[in-house]
Amino acid sequence: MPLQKSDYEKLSVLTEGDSLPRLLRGLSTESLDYILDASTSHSVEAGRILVQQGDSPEFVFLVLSGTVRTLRIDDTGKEATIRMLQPADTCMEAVLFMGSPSPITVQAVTESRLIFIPENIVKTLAARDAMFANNLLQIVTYHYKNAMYQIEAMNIKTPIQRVGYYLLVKFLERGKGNLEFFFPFRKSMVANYLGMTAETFSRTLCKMKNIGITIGEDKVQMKTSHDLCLFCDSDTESLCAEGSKKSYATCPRHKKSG
Amino acid sequence: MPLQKSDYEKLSVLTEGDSLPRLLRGLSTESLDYILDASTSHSVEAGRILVQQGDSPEFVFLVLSGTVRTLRIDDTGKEATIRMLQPADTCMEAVLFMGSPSPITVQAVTESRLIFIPENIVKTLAARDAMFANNLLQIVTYHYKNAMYQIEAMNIKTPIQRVGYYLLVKFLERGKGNLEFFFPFRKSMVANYLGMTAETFSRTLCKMKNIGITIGEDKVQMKTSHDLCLFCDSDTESLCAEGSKKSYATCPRHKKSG
DNA sequence: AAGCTGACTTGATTTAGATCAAGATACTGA
DNA sequence: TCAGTATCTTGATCTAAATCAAGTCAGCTT
Repeated sequence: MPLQKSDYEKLSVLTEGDSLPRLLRGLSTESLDYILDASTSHSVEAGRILVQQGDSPEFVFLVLSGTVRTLRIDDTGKEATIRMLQPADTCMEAVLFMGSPSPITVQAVTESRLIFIPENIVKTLAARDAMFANNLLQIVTYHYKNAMYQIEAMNIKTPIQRVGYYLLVKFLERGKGNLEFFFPFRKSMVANYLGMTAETFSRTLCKMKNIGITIGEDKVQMKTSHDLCLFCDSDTESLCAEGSKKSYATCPRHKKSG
Repeated sequence: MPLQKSDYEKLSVLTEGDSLPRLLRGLSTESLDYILDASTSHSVEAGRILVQQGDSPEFVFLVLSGTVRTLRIDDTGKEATIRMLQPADTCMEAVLFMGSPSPITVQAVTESRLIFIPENIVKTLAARDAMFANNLLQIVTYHYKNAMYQIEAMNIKTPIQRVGYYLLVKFLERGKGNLEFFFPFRKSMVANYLGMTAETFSRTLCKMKNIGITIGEDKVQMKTSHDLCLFCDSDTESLCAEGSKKSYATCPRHKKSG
């Protein structure tokens, strides 16, 4: 069905009035209307497959509520989670421009509400609206960057480093200062995303607890804001510095070099 | 130094007169001139680092000859190869649009000749030339797709599957029918790209030999064109079909389902 | 409230692949 | 020509993480 008033409200709420999801940011009113008028919103139940590997892509999905993941499944049924989406995230933009059947499956993990943006609308607008094309480029490069991190992590990082780095990024995303933050995904899903079994993930969390970081049912608690600095690398450093100069200066990692 | 006549010749030769590298394909003469006039070409020695992780990106690189790789290095010096480039490949397009310091290092593996396209030229043209922006999107999504395969491979594939799949893709790229094809990279580099040690890679090649595929110093030989079908999956299937209907039909993998 | 179910934890065992170590091979340059 | 170096191969060992197997716990259903 067409977008409801409540969908529009969610759209602005989930970005905290700050700005629209990156896909729609900075667009002219015409472009925005062009997209939203052609889009529909849907509620889907937990576990529902939205795109099957091998399908030709028909929509870009924008998550309004719930969690969704993208994954790859091999012939034997083993799964590799590529991304885990939260509200305001989009997926399938990249796939549209790959010019081939979708290499990924999209699955709602929990009951979710989504906006479906038709494929041809996206392509048409990308061809004539530079701002939109730029948004797409930014999103895809962002995904690509994360994919590179994931590759590195699985290649050369130990489980505890992977988990630590993952938490660090989540921590920085939420804004520092909160010693407690929300952990939005099922553990077994995060484990798969990080390329390890649920068992190994569980054991790794025990080790994290020894460092002072407790991961409960759905939130992460740490003793000091530097508990995760252990897992910082030269890339994440710049994120750290962005957040607040002060915190950066007192971070044990940077102190020595300063 | 500015592009030499020989560089232009290489440009057309390496694409076999077929077309330009994807980055430059379909561009108007003005756009093409705009890029090439602002670009310079350079010869670099083996091992030379072109971009250091953490640098801000200054150029897009187009490989004219030699091989180049992109990689990530962690604090302990361990390396994870992200891509291996051959002539006509480009890199750093995605990084330009990430809006952050380069997450990757770029290194010439062998002595190479490259075209350096300045960052601002790329960004300026992307903002005003839809065709160029589209080329960029296609390239980045292509890389992203490969990154997803790489993630899947490291997550759920065994070494022999990874090697087999890698060879299969190379085989299909070269066009089928050639039971012998060129193997353009150092083995230890491919091993790293596939997320395994050189030793494991070497042992895996022994196993491949038992299946009938011999990997020599710099070329791969197989007994029949279906030796690699063993490693085909639902994605690669479509590549297989593209190549030639006939070969697709006789492929043991498709026969049964047909 | 009892019984199920699914997600997670914890422990014991196995194993694949990394690491360590020693050769083989081939290219380089004096 | 021959030492010297780099790449690759092969074998022996070790270890980290997967697998297998119980067991715990919370949330639902009836």
